[in-house]
Amino acid sequence: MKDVAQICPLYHKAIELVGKRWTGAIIEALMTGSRRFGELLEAVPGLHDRLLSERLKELETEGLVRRRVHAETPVRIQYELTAKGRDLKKVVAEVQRWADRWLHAPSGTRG
Amino acid sequence: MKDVAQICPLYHKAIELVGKRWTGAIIEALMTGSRRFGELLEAVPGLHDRLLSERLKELETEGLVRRRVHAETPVRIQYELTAKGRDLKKVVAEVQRWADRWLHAPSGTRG
DNA sequence: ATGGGTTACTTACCTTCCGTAAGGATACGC
DNA sequence: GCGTATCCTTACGGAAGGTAAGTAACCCAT
Repeated sequence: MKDVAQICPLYHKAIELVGKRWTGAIIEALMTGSRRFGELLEAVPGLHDRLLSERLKELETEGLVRRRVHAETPVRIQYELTAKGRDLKKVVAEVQRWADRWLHAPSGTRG
Repeated sequence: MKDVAQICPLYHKAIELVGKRWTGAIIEALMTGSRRFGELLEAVPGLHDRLLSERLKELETEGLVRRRVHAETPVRIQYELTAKGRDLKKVVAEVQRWADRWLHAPSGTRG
């Protein structure tokens, strides 16, 4: 049983966190500024309120998202990225670049 | 109902693809060169054979991974990234950089 | 004061995905 | 043919996700 280099556990945790279902989309939607609950639902097609609520709580726990309550009527709640969340900007940008290159025209996958 | 900009569907597909459970880890393990089935199992702690098999098939279908059979004894099967897969190098690198910055010491999440 | 509108969740239920263990396919050495 | 090695496949219970309905707080209109 020869030793094989194991992948970096920090990388693994990061990609599972950001790549968890809907999470990457929510982060991109917040990348341009703070958003309300309903706005996030509109920004991410297919995402439903139950999962959005669940994901926002996870992101808050992980310290990527901050929740701000404005005591107006009706109550307005804004979600925004923390510094930790905003620092994913380059990750998001590289994923976007890859997507534009390889997912737009479904061809040229040999190599 | 005011219009909210929807996130890019290509980005969404990309992040859900790469971020799907175990997939990001498998891709990183293949980033340094071709690997055998058993080597991948060793490289990614917690990953079991059923899921590895499932993910490799998906990655082949998506054109990110190529499967090569060597008719030796016992049969040797090598998995390697295609050009499409290798082009995720910068994505992996940025995730790694973020992970090193923010997940190593669990502090400083305000902002 | 009661009924309805708006926003942000929460609960409930069922289906799909994942984790774990066991079994199968192929090929060789004895 | 029996054991060993590698690469999957099948089976099944439990966790996660999809969908719809319900709750809570607040205001306004009737």
